[in-house]
Amino acid sequence: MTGIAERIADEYKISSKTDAVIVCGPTASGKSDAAMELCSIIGGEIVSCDSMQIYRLMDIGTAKATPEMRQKIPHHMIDIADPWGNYSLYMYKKAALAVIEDIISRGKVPVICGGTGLYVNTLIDNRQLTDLPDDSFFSEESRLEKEKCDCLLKENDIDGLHLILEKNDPEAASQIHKNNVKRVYRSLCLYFMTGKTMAERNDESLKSGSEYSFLTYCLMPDRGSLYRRIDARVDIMREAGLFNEAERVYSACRDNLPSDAAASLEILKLTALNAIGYKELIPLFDFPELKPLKIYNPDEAFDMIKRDSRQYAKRQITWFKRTPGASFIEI
RNA sequence: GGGAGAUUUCCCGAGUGGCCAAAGGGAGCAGACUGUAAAUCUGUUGUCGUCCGACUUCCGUGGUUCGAAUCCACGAUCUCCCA
Repeated sequence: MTGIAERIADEYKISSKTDAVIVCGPTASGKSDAAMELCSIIGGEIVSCDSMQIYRLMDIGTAKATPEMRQKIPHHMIDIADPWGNYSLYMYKKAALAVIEDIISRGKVPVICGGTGLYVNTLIDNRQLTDLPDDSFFSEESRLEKEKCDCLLKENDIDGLHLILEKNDPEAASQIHKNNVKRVYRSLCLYFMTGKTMAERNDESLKSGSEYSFLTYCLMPDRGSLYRRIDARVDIMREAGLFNEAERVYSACRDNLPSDAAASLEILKLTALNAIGYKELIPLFDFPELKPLKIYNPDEAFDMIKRDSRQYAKRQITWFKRTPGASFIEI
């Protein structure tokens, strides 16, 4: 693993106009270690680009940097939200940009490190997401439009919902498969909230590129060794107490949600509880009706965690192949 | 020792004479992704050829039949029941 940080550091020193370095790659590829090492060489600070490490309490399962590591190298965009709350790409982008600006102003180098491809690309392309009446996707203003969509979601089947999108935004409908309810629904919400089609929104979002220039690297590990590393890491997480951590996270969510939501399957819709390493364990704590998932004991659950992690890594690799301006480091 | 049942493509599992390269699911592989993304979704998955197609498969061997994963015989392995 050593050598990667040095190589990136060398290239960073040569390129005079780099504002920030991006190190991305699939889970368990060793990007965090490489990024930390890079930080200590070039005087950087880590800006996490991970949709799950933002949540507090979820330390082991998201492979967060330990307090000791964070003391050595400052880490940002970690532990900034509660697992029972809402978070969005918009919030991430806004906060991350502020952090990046701050790091640069202090004469340090932001080292953006993470596996959430959507977040990485949003930073690289400087996607503009500000065309909603309010900062937040969860604002009062957009809530009404969202409720409208929720009704549509309830009243229509898959085909019906897609048909509604087709009427309002035919281009979006042609690009989103009707089975992908989540994205059909979201596209519809955004159309109602912004009054703009997906094409219009996308054009606007890419109007101006980022004001920063990035040096971007993707770690691309050999598939076989990646999968072995994932399996080994899940075993380590288990040893470190992931089971108990997941139980703590789950009960914290239950305690902090309105009682009706906490007692129903609604709670399982929380983004944080859909993180790998947690969602597989929840059926062991609650919701016997989830037993058809065939998770009856911890051994089975941890096997699922390994499998889900492998599949996730594969999806990440597919995404990262198209990272704008990236150099690929085969390891 | 006697009796009943099982054996299907990587795994689970449907299939009981032609419409079967064999449903469905899982795993694998490939892909998509522009406001909750560790999510969600798509394609593909015996071999060969570009599709039509050709070829080799359903424990093994032999048989019945125009035709068998499906029927028969023997053998192998496994499960259960009576000794």
